[in-house]
Amino acid sequence: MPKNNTIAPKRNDACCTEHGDRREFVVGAILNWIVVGHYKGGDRLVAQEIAKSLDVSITPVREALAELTGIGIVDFQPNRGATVHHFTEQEIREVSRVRRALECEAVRGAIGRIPPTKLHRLHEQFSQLVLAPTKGKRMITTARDLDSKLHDLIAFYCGNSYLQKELSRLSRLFRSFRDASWVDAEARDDRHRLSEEAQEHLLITEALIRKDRSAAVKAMGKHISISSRYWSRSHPSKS
Amino acid sequence: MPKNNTIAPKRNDACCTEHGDRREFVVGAILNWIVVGHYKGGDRLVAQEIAKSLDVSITPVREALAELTGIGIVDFQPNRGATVHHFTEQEIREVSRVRRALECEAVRGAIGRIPPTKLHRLHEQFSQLVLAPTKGKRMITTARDLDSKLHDLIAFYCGNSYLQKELSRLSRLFRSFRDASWVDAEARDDRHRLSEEAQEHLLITEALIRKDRSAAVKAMGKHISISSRYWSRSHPSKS
DNA sequence: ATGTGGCAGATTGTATACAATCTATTCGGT
DNA sequence: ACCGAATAGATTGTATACAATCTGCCACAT
Repeated sequence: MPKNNTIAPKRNDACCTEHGDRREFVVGAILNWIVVGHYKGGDRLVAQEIAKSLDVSITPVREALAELTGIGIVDFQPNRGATVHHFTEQEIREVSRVRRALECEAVRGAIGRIPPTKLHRLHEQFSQLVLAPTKGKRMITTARDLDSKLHDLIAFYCGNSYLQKELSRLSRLFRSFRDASWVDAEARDDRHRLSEEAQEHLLITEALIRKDRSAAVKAMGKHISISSRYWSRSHPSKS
Repeated sequence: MPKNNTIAPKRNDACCTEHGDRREFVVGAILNWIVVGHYKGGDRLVAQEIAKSLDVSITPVREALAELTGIGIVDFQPNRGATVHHFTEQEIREVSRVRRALECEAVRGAIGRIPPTKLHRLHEQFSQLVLAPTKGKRMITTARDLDSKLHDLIAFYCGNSYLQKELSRLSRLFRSFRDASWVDAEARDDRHRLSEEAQEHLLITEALIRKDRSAAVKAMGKHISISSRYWSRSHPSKS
């Protein structure tokens, strides 16, 4: 439970929190804290604390917590308040299976819909990543951004806006797993996974370029299964 | 926008709305209204109205609306309040594809996990439904209950509690589509779909009994695709 | 006739006050 | 010393008051 919150985006900072935007603002702030690791699975989300830290009253904070409960990231127990949902290893594997089913469906729909130029640009970037075994910190950032970019691209062009919305909702979870996993990889100075993953992304991109549906779906399925293994491995099994 | 709400479950009725259970209670009530057709896609959800109708203050109502926004059933526009999300025909097809991906994954996991006795009991009931072309009203109710029972059974034994949770969340949507479709079928006195669907359910159940994974997945996929077509057909394209 | 401005009522969004509930610590009895 | 009741402080949940915003309507000028 963090006390002094230096990274807290006080409302006044971004002068854009007008009447009617408070709840959304708080939702974004809390999500950001979770992704950044400021709040971890199982941590209590004390309304008063958050309110003060964001310079908002309790009401919009409670509404934000309710919305996050609907999304599934926060657990709300009557009279006990809200906690960040704590994902067990088992649950990460389970979420990953759901994700696999959805991402494969998205790839299936995206074949032939993504502008070739975008695919070629990504292809080049992944190729560079496979070859260049450069320095760590910067590397991981670009790898993470490229990962997001590919998956977002597929979701955007999957031809199913509901699926896109679902994936964007779930990606909030995936990405927090992913980022945690990479923090772990960085600590162990493990750059193997980095190029391995770039390779997987390359396979997917190539299949998309060839418009080879079954190959693309297969590559995506494999990519997610492998990621899942890494994620659950580097996840703290106990808060 | 309904005014006099005879089916409204006033808080006092079920004396169980103690301190701390209000929001949940309101969520349930609103969902029920939506499923029953009391509120339809696009309808405004006026907080004051709901509060008075449920004998609760506005605060928990707003929190409930926020939670439903997280689930994706309600749209919340700043300073414009909440509306029931209006699903277009296109969107129903899209949701159905997502559902197909998830239900197939569930069936894949459920093979060999469901107690045979339960499967046999269901099998018998579906068989009866295929044969007996009896009177309408009662018929549709049992058909609907059996449908829910089969899908719930598969979700429960799919071996992935996260997937189960997701399906339960989405089933709130599916079932409102389904019920609307059957109201429509009843109006047109169309009992063809009824036995057709029982037939589809039978195929799934038999594959589950045989533990024939690929057949079960295939049958489930087909069942959902066909349902989707009926649902989107009988959906009012314009509120 | 048409469009513009502004007013009134309705509705939403936020802050705050207070009641219900939980949690941890103390105190007394054994 | 140990166990359980009592209690104080913290936290949650609900109601309500009020401010910000929206909507529809009417007057008025063009």
